[in-house]
Amino acid sequence: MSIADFLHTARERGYVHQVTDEAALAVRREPVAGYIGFDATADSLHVGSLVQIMLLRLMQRTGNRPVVLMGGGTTKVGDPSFRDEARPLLDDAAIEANKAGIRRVFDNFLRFGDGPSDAVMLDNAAWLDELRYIPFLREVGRHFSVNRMLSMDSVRLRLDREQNLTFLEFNYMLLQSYDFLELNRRHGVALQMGGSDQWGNIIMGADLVRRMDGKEAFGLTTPLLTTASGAKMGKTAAGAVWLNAERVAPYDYWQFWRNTEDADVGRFLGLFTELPMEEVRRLAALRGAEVNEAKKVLAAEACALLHGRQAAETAAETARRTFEEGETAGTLPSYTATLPAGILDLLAGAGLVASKGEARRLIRQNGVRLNDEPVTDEAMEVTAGHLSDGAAKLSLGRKRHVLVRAG
RNA sequence: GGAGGGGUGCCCGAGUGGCUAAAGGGGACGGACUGUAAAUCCGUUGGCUUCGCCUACGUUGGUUCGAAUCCAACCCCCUCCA
Repeated sequence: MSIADFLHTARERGYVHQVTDEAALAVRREPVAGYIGFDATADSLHVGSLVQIMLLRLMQRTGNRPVVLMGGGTTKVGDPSFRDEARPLLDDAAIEANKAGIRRVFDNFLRFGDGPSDAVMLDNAAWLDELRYIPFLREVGRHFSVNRMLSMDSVRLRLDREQNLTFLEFNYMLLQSYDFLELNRRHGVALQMGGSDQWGNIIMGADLVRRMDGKEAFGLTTPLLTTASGAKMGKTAAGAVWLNAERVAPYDYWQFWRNTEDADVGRFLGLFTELPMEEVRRLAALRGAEVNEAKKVLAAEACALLHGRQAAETAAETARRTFEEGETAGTLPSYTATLPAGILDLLAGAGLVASKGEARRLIRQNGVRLNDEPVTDEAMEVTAGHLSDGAAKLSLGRKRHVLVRAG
């Protein structure tokens, strides 16, 4: 097990977009510590970060050391890369709460500890908060060419579109590069990974380590993930697909993967499961309705990684009974309401719609069913008489179901 | 600090006194067709106590029977000048 195994597998499974000097990295015999930075802008991560998370997991599985760098310090600045507007700045308490939530996500994927391939979580606030401006400019700033920074895609895009870029944000590049330097000095981190939009920041960091300390430092980026139809990964009707069960129930997470487009199944199996590649290739070769088998495997494996095998199996069984048997599975997500209640209130309360106006519209469009019977009356009252086995199935569209229970 | 341009719904973007809850596109959602897929077609897309009322075109005031549209002040963005 070595970094060469990591690189080989990462490439084979589709994680690699670009690498710096792969040959020089691959010859290392000892475990390599590699890091990925995550913003602390929310209290959880969503599917958009999953490629990064899986990559760190692969580091660990191949005997290397994954380092999760929380951007506690940089979150106070805001990464402007490929964004139109400055992000809101968060205060320290909010950042701490976010870090704790993100840590819980990582606990599902990585083993943390002190061993050679145990993961560690660090916060760049540890060195950024105490940074002194003049020494920083003299020691670090001199290695950065403004000419070069202005020519980088992330900056040029913003300038070309005539969108304001503050000096605070412009500094993000320097700070991210400096992170790499500090991580290399403090923890021997020799590799930085990230999404392809981070390439510029990553190579600048690797350059900085080389220039200031004469050490080798490497970068690797993952391809930008969009669905085959070009949409951004991880957005659904209900919003972002979060990786904590409170925000997105295991059943809904399973459904998210189950609804993958045909053209994406093979790629996603490589990236989001740990099935042997020969199995991935076999599943990816399925055609027509058989692709659904591959999608179920994808859903099962991806769900099990995050929520555990048991939850994944329950979700699969719930889905099977709901979609294949057409029955009402008691394990569907449920919503407790005081009956009798108006149908509009139930739809809104269960989170199926954002407003009662939307609920009315959907009823007019034949999109709402109660116990599989289309609802045609906006003023309908749902009573205890609608319950069987203590629950009534409220459906929106063909796919979204919630069990309504009296409480 | 000066001159000019601009801030419209989830996003882009039209609109320059009433016909505007605001064209068009994107996205999203519902329906049809399917395989819980894609593509395609049809429909919807501010809120509510929904045949009506309320809130909305950077903010606050004003003109007017009536304003996203006119006026004033302020805030923010862009370009050029200092």
